[in-house]
Amino acid sequence: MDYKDTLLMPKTDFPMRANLPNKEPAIQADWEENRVYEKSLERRKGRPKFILHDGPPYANGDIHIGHAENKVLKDFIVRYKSMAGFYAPYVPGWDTHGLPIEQALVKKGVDRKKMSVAEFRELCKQYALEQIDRQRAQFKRLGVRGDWDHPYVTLDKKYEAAQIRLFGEMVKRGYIYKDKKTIYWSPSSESALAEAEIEYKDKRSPSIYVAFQVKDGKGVLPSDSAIVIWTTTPWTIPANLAISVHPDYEYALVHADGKKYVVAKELLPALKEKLSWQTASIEKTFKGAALEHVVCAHPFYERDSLVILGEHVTLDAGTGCVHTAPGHGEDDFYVGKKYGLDILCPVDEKGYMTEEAPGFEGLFYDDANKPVTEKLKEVGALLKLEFITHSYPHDWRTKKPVIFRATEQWFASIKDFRDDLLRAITEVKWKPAWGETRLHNMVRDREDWCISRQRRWGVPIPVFYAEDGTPIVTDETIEHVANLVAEHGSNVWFEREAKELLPDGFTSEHSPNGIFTKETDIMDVWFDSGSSHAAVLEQRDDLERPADLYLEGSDQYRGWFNSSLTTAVATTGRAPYKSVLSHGFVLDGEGRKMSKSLGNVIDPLKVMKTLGADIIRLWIASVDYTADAPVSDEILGQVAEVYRKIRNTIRFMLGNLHGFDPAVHSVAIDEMPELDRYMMAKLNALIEKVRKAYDEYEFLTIYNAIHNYCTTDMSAFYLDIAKDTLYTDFEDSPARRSIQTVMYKTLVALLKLLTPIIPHTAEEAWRYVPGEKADYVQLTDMPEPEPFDGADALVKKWDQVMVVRDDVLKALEEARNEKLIGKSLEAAVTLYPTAAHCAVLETIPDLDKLFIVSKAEIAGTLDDAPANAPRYRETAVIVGRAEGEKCERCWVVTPTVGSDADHPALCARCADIVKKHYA
RNA sequence: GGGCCUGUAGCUCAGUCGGUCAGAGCGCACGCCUGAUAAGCGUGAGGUCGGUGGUUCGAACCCACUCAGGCCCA
Repeated sequence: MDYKDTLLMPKTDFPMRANLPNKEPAIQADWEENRVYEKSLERRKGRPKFILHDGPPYANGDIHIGHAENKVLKDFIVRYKSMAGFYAPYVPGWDTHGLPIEQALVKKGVDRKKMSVAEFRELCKQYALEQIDRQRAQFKRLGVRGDWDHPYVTLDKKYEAAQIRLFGEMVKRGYIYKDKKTIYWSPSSESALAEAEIEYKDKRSPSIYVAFQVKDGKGVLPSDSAIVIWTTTPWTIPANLAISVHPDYEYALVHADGKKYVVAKELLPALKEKLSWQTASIEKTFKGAALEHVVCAHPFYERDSLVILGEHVTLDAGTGCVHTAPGHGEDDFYVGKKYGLDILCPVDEKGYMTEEAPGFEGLFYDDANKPVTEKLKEVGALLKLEFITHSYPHDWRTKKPVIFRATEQWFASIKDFRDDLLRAITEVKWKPAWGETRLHNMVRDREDWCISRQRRWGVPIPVFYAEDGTPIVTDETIEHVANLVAEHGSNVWFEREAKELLPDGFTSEHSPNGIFTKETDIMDVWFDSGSSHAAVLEQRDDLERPADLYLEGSDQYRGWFNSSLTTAVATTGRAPYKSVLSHGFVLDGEGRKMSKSLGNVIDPLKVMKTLGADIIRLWIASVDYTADAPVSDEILGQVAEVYRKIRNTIRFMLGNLHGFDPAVHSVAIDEMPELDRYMMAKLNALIEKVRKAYDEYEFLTIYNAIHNYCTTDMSAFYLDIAKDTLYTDFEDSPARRSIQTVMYKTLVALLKLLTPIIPHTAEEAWRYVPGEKADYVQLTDMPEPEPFDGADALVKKWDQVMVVRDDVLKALEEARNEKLIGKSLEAAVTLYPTAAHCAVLETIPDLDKLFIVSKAEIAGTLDDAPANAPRYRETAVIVGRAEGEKCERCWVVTPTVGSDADHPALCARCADIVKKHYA
């Protein structure tokens, strides 16, 4: 007879090759069809909630690997919490307003000027919704579980209404005010521009050096000296209010051709040449800080120009003394505000000089350069005029130069509740811990928040103006507008006249004629997403504020963590989150950022088509996500290898559970052989370790622990040893059933522990697990350790055995190298362990099976070992060829082969089994 | 320029309060097996712990500086 037919070989239909790219979509379709997300909530009804509030990605473009990292990390957590007993809803969101969408439409050829604002906004909305559909499909393809049919979207009417109410609340508390701010302004398109709408091009400009006569030298400068500035925008001289110097730079009072000038000492040689000074001797030098509050005279207006200190001053060019016009430059604006200067801006929205620039009013700003320069020459302040070509910001659409211009903006006053913000930060749990420092520093140093944008695609700032220009925002108007928006969407603001947006019969003492206008600015999109705690957490019955967790990339300390905290603290006094977790960015294999030009971009959509979502997910578990995570084809390949190892281990266990019914065949732990109990103890330790890691969001620990368990503990050790019993023993033998019990429990635990990370594979394998079980592994509970008496002692004991085993393996390898044996079953080993190990080993039956050799015996302690016996770490081991013949059935080499006349090719054990069970 | 962070074997990561080897898995090399087979097993070779200089009896772990990289500002 063919004895192979009497072996119980592994049998399973769970395929070795995963074929994830093809299989995953089907698995996902099944989840959707069977409403698995909804079921995961139903089975946790009434349990404690765990709310992970989704930070909304911007609805534009396909997802990249960073999106994948973010969403998958969230999915790990939500799936784990759900299986760990929490009611854990996940409501994904999208950020849908803002400039990039406007730009995307323009790129597609939409001409904003050919339609009404409301029409343009409608196109923006349609575009955003299309983008959501695309991204939603891509996120779902990653296996992210959540309420995809009911996401929150910032353009949603109800969301917008809640945002408007939140704004109203901040107004009510006095946190919103109007002030001037300097912004990019394009005279050619008569509009404000964002940074993204600027492109730098070369421009030819006048370059002038101007002397500002000192009026009050504060004892540092003589009254007959002058400070020299340099500028390429002479038209801003009428707006000059100050001269900035760097506090730390060295400045010099110079005698040049009979006059006294102040310039940065370092730049003097260059200036001497530039200004054609014949002589230039330094009278004295001083730090810039000494010049603070020196007063100069404006060259041609009856006005002071104050010397102030600014860190923005550089020595790259010019004189080290910077002409400062707070209405016409960003640095100028901030430093001017610091010194309480006016934000003077004598240029109108078309780019023409106003009457605030006497002598130049009515001139286009660029045409004022010449007369201003002439005027400077006339008063003797002009030291030099030439023309240079330099890089200058231009309007990306009209290609014309842009200017800085101070305009009225709405602000949220951070300083009024900064202390509350800082206190709220201390009440949040931050991971990593440095997140707290990072946000604290940011909030501490941050300026007031400019929340207005001169844009179209966004939530309107719900403010009305009376006839005399007085802004009108009251509880009544906010509530009225919010209700209109809730009903019609924020487009109503652009479709209707102010009067139609005000409550019926609204009056104001500032509008005697009953005429009102409305604000046309919209809110900064950070105000949109920063309102989600009010618009989503507070609105949905399932959710609650504060959320348990916000989890985003570390760029969001400046972004969403910040804006959410700001609006929440301003209106409720509390942070909107109990804890914040941040992840880093995805970099290439060299640790550099990904860019198309470097060609090092890993596209998750492509990876899902080649390797599968579970590989991406496993990769995310394999890196320290709190720092930047490297990814490359090589790294993904490595992860795919790990995946295969895990998958094969699962497959092997499934195969050997063929014919095993846990309800019928399970063996109680206290009835198991020691080795099996040892494995149960190790499994308990694994479960404990992994669950603790999940609780602390340390997925890398899980990855390593599970991988090591599959590789070292299972595949290379236990499963290898178990094969003999599993294959050759009779089906219902207690030893075999015990091993199967261990494998069953291990398999179930592993699959559950793996479910949050590789849900597709876990679900696929789950279908092959024998016995009664839930339809979906994700609808089960996380495994708990099953402690039993003596487990700790057992582990301690067997850890020692493992040391001896290592020695035996080394001895076998040496014998193999000497061609004494091939496979280990050809060997017989004689051991001389240390006395301590000896005592341990003598209590262990079947040492031969443990070492997978045909014979193993303890011949004495280390002291008894013959001189020629090779010594290893703890044991001397002599390896010889096993005596006897190779059993045709179990391949053990033993003298008992042939002892049964009916089965001359079998060993005694096999002959017995075959006779009894395969007759 | 500022705030925060990262830098340990080819790769991904461990290295608790500074003091026994600087470890794991993968990959690699070599070998075994062919009854987990586009599998499985074993052994082995790989590291100036980014660099420099300090503190200390002693530092991958502490300090300073520096290089490289990342996020956010300016």
